[in-house]
Amino acid sequence: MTNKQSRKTPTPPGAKPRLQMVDIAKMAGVSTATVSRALNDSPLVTPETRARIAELARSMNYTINAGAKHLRLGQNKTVALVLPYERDSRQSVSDPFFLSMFGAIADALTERGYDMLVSRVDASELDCAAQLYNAGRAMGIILIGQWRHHEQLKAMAERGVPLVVWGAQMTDGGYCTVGCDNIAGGELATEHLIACGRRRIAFIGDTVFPEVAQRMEGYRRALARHGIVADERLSIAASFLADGARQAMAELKRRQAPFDAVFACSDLLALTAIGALEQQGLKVPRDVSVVGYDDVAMASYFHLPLTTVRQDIEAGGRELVAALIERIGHQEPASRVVATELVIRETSRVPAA
Amino acid sequence: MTNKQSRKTPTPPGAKPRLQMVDIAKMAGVSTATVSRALNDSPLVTPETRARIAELARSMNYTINAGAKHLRLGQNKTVALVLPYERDSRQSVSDPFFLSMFGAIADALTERGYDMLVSRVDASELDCAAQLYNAGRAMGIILIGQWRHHEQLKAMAERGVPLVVWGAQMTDGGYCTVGCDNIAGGELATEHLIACGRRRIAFIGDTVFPEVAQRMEGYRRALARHGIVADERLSIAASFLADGARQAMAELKRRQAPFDAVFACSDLLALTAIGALEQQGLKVPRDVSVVGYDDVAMASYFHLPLTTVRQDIEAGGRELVAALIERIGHQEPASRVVATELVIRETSRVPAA
DNA sequence: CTGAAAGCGCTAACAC
DNA sequence: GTGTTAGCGCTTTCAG
Repeated sequence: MTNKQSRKTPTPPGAKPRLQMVDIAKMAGVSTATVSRALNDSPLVTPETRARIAELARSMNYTINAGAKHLRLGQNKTVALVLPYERDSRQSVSDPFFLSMFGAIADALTERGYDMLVSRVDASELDCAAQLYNAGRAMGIILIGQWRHHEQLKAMAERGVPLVVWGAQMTDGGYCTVGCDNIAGGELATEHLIACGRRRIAFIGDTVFPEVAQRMEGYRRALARHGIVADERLSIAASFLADGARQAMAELKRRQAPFDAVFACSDLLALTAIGALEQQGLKVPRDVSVVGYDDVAMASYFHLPLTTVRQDIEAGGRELVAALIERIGHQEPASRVVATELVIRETSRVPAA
Repeated sequence: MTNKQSRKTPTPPGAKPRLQMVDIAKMAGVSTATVSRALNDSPLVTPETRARIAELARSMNYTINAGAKHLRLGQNKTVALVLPYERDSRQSVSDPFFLSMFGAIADALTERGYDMLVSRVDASELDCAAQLYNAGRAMGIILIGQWRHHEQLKAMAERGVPLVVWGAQMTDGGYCTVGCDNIAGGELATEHLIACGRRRIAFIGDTVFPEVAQRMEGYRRALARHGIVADERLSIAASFLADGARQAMAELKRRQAPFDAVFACSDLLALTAIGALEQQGLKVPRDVSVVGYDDVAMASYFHLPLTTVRQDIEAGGRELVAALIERIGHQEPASRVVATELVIRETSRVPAA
């Protein structure tokens, strides 16, 4: 019996064969060309046919096969979002900041009709990210965080991979970045702490990350502007991991360098630093003022609302997507800077005189 | 001049034409068939040819075009991860729990060689998720949270869409779920609170979500077991949004029903509830014991480490992926339950007598 | 062991 | 307006 089931791919038992355009065409009594045109809103088909076919397709739960369409069109509307992680600790994503950024990018992409393919790649093998492009899986790549791999990213971009990176704008360019003005952010936080009457301000963050290095630069400039000499002992390289702050606070205590404020390079760091401080019997903000970075949702809900440097993540997501789409259209998008603003809450309240 | 640039698609200016298999074939002086075989580790090519072609491909940054391959093979190794959101508040993702689950799924998928396509869809139009399957973009769908849309999910699964859902196992089945035993979780939390000497335990969480309804069921059972009558005024429907807990605490105060403990259906809720409680002048855990749900990373770093019901998210991600892959292979995977355990920290410390 | 050729599901000339 | 047809880049029989 030559029933209609005679597809080439031997339909596995118990699996409904997937509907194709020919099927719809047959049912509608037209050719596939017409179905294609109708489903793509071509003005070449009569409105009635279009409506009839659209209705038929919907009722049959038929959707044009995206893969075939893309192959034919030579372009697919998907972009890859790459989240690098450090090999030893998969934690890169544990920071709520990532999640917000992720959501912002997802929304911006959806809005423009793009699909989002998400990959986590080992930060030491960032080149793998390029394969997503080479294999035609994605038209371009958004990468969150440049980590310590500036050179690799530069090389990728030079090879022609459409790439946009969330991170610090590097002086030697090479690829398009979107990020906050980290120097300004560092200055903002430090100036505020100084205005609170603090002089011995600890800096927590790992400067191998360009963003952090720039925030520290801002911190230095602000101190210098007020004639305060930066005490090297007050700078602690803490990883972004949650435990980083705890260790940093312990280290700070060990160094016996007195301090009256902490500028942490992420809210997560700041929040856990406060916990550690309180365990040491120090009172925030009475004994120590604390400023964080990011303004994650949790920051304001904390029992002691956190003073922090807010990054406009929504805008960041939008700009990343906009820049990448420009790049896909073979333009050379300029790097962009999104707004940074200081949000003053409780953790830096000036001690009652 | 008929140079080799003569591709059909008019290469836009400034864009390097993408390498194809023919290009590699020409360079290697073989046919595309051989290149294909070499790159797919077919035993039909001599090891030397294979090595030579593999090396050539790598040096040219060539990767087999995934779309074409999938079209030809009639199967693509990608699964869609769908994150529903409520229309009014895009916040669904602001809960760190999502992020952890997301990471766990990403890792499990990567490990098995699958790509992950992520989509946020309006929770009221969950059917859109099926299109990802119908359009052949993904071989199956993982959905996080069934929200209030059990029926729609059931219908989708019945239409043959390979679907696995993180959520509560429903008695009427219909689709495969992976989730914790929420009733047991609710019991665990409540029993612990009772063991702490608490009798008037408030429940915070919106029972339109099946998971929450089941946790409440566990809460009720535990109370009943100890002969405690549940005071209806102590149950507050709070949304998962961060502000939900704040409102819930205000409502609780308004109802003037005395309480000595709070069981919140997420850590985010618990953390913000504690903040609200402290603002009302109540001391945790002295006046009120608090238990959360999820054991998100932040929970233990909070200034008052949170007692909470831990869900094994890593295992959850692995199971979701395993179940979906079974389903893609045309089996009927059974719903699974992952481990739930109570983590006792500070917020429920028994008051010093 | 390797090459030639057919075709995966779709779109866009080009005919009618 | 609609149908016919030739590929998009790949894999895989089938010949050699």
